[in-house]
Amino acid sequence: MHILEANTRPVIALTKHQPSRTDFFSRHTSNGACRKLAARQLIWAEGDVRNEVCLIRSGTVCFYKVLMDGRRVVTGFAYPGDMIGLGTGPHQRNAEAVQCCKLEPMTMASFHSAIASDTAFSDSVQAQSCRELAGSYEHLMVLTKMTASERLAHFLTGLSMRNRRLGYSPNSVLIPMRRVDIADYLGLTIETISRTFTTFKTDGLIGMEDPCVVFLINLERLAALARGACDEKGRVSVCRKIAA
Amino acid sequence: MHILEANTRPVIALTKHQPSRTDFFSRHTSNGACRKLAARQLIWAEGDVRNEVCLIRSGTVCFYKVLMDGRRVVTGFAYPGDMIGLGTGPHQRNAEAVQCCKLEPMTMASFHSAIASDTAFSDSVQAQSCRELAGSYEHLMVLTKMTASERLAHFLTGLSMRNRRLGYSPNSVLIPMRRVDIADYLGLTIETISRTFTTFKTDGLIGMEDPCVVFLINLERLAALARGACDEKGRVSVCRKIAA
DNA sequence: TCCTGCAATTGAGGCTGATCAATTATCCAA
DNA sequence: TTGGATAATTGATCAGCCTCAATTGCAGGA
Repeated sequence: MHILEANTRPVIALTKHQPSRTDFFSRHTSNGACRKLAARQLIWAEGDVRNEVCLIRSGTVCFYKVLMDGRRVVTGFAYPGDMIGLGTGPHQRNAEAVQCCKLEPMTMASFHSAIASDTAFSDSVQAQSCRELAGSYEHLMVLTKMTASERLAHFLTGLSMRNRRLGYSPNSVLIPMRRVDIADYLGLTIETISRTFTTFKTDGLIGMEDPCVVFLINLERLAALARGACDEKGRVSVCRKIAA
Repeated sequence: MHILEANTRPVIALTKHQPSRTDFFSRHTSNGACRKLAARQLIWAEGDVRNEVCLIRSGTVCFYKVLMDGRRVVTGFAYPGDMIGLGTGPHQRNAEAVQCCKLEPMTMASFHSAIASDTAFSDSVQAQSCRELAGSYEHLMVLTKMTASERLAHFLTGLSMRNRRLGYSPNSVLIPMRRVDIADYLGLTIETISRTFTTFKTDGLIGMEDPCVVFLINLERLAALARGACDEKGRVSVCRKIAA
């Protein structure tokens, strides 16, 4: 799954061993033809007409909105096997390739006829829409009620759980995005992200040789943090007990 | 539209002068029969089976999730004329009546046949789903990147814009929900909400005789704040200029 | 080779908003 | 009327995260 690129950013891709993860989609496209995107390339902008749905074959995509004054909010990431562009009306947010990506496009016409004719396909679309909605509520919770440590732990364990779902080791994760993307996703600054990585490292929660590869040494405590159950030291947090 | 109740919480309702706002829905229900709910009554819980869609005829509904330790996140509010319960799968969040409510229910069976047969209806559903999605991204932005003043200004101008859309005065808004609901919605504490109301009042941005009725005296500056364009004093904020 | 630009890290200090605590007002039941 | 519960407000204090600044490392181009 993992291929290290020249620019040191790990590119995550679907392997040939997972044909079932893409077949439902490729049945309805032009022979699974792919479009290649460079890192940081804009895929579409907020307000653009929605004219295709894409399956990510490799790489990572980042969705974001920007305020007038330049403040940016990353609303989510999408990974290989995810469909992007679901929804109705014009695009609600910008989509950008975090790293070089391969996208398999499907026209809206094909998409709608596939929805109507292919139950497996429409089920997949339905399932992903539900996951996205649930994820956005989860994300609201992270942003309103969690500390910096809890947020980063939540982010890391999320990547770990994704690995487990796909049959890879949950004990190490690749971080394809830059610190600034993580910061804008978690509602923090890059400095806080960096500092929290460092405290995790000194507390023995993670190991990190370069900014893109993280070993989750103490996954249980990270998961507990992500659930808001204890602080970085492993103690049950005081303010949390009072709230309970 | 506005009826003050015994418990001093203003109950917002649809008037008879807006039949068009409900007709599209009532065509498909049992003569527009309504269910009455008391204040603070649970409508459904997270995980419940989705077995009906409702139109709010009067009152306000609040959606929220609760962490294991009791921390609560309000993900949104719904007002008269809104449909609640749209989506697929089990409910993703709790729904509670902020105040006494009148809901007009529609079974999922009627809902699906209405979607299939009535273009105006399916357009309304589509439109509201889009509004909700856009609103949730907007909300993410508010929670990650805005100060307390900006968040509250955003909340107030949102209510004001809703008034304008419905043909009422945008210069005063009724606050049907408690401070704690606003706080959990904006990711702040009730104390901060209260303090920010007070500073708005002393700065001449708003007038407030009781906690439920707010006069938006300087709507432009509130709107600018809500957009993140300036601070409470009306000056362009320093940190914002740098980011631009 | 140097130079530039970008990404990440680390440190110092300050500010915003949370926490804890006390007070007031209202409503309702006894 | 009194007492209790709920909601809102205000004050004092403190900590977590942001801001500003400096440094390091790496990649690519001149």
